[in-house]
Amino acid sequence: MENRSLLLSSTLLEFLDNQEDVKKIIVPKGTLVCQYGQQCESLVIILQGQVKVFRPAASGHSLTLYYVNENESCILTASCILNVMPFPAYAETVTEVQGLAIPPDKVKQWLQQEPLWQQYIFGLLSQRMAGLINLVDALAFQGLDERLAGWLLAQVSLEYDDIQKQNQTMKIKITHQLIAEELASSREVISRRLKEFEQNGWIRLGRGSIQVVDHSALKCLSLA
Amino acid sequence: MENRSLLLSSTLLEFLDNQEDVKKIIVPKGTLVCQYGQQCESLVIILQGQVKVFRPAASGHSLTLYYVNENESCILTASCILNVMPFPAYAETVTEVQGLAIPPDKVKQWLQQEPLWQQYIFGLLSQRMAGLINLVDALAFQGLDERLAGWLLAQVSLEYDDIQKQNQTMKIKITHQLIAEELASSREVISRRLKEFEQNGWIRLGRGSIQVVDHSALKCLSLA
DNA sequence: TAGCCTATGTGACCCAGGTTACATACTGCA
DNA sequence: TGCAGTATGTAACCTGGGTCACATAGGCTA
Repeated sequence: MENRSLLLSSTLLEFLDNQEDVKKIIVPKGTLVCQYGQQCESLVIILQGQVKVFRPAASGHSLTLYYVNENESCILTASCILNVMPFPAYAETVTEVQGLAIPPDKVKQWLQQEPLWQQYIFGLLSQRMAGLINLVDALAFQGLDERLAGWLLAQVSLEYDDIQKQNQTMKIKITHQLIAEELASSREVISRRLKEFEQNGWIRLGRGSIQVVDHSALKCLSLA
Repeated sequence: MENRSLLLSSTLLEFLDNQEDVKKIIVPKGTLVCQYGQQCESLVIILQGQVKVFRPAASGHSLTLYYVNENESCILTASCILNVMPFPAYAETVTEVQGLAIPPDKVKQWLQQEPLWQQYIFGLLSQRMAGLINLVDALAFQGLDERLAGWLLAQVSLEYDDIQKQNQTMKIKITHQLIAEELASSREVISRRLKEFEQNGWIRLGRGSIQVVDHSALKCLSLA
């Protein structure tokens, strides 16, 4: 979260740039990159854009497991590659994505030869692991309002990593429907909670957008 | 799950046995091995016994994340060691545990020098990852009855890995209270569900024990 | 065999959140 | 300007599961 960029040092990036097996790829927005049960053919490091990893259910609901952001790569893919196991979820590009595709044998080879690479992969693995445990915790113990508050804050901090900006607008462009899909809930329920938040003066609602007004109130709730 | 023992090959075990930095340790039953936020001092591979990794909540409820069984090691500890991040849960010995304690620098060193070791560690990591994703899925989308059925089956397959035995008794020694703690539920609710299962003829209840009678019916429910 | 402790059974109740079924809004475009 | 499509509001209702408050019922020990 805080120093994400540290994971992919410029040194490592240079190293990758000089490998001829590494290919630059561009994937359009909305592409289903990995499917459930699929074998992964390469590990992609995202240079620009965002990928959502999620798990749909028979009921039609869906739950976002995590996002893969710039300088990260999908750790499930890494697991798949290293252990030849099927991918246990779905991954879809949220925006257009530019990335580096690394073939499986290189992924393995570098793990033994390149300390920086090893550090990068393990760093990602444990970040994801911690993220998943937090998700488990949220699902098991938190109410929807807390999860929603947390989600709003996460969006804000993703788009406005600059603290200066946070004190200004902090408008998120999203529909209630999409939030519901993120949190494995339903639209009506999300609408209700958001309305509550607005009445508390914590946020301001617009059509297709949410403005976070009282950052700290949300934080307080999300930690409850 | 299926071929757990393959992960820790006898070759790797021999290798570990010959390292002088690896110490055999014995920990009594009921010891809190890792605490939330703690830094881990060594990676322990379990030779005999079982460790439970769980996450308690403010409400008093608790949720088991996974068990560390024989030949496995706590992967969170591995993450902690490799990234010097705090341990995000609690771990407690369920039985007396005999294990091999491996110092952090060796863990790292071998990752670069010993392909078997690397394979072992990555295998564990991705197994856990998949396990956590399944847990997330269960929490988000399954009802308590399904989760309970799944839990019962998991117990059975742990203790009776021999298929022959499965066709016989399959008695689990456990109290409803403990199950509730495993699943982040409460005793009364678990009792109710179990009673239902018994009335369906799927299990037989005793004081402090549960006998699985209709294995396939439970499986059917747990997959629903 | 009388307590006593632990484990289980059960009914009444409550509440978060999902579901259904609409009613409004915006917004873009013909 | 009016219509269609999308986003939101909201009320009534249902259900799973948690909580409370007990009643029993095994099993162990004095």
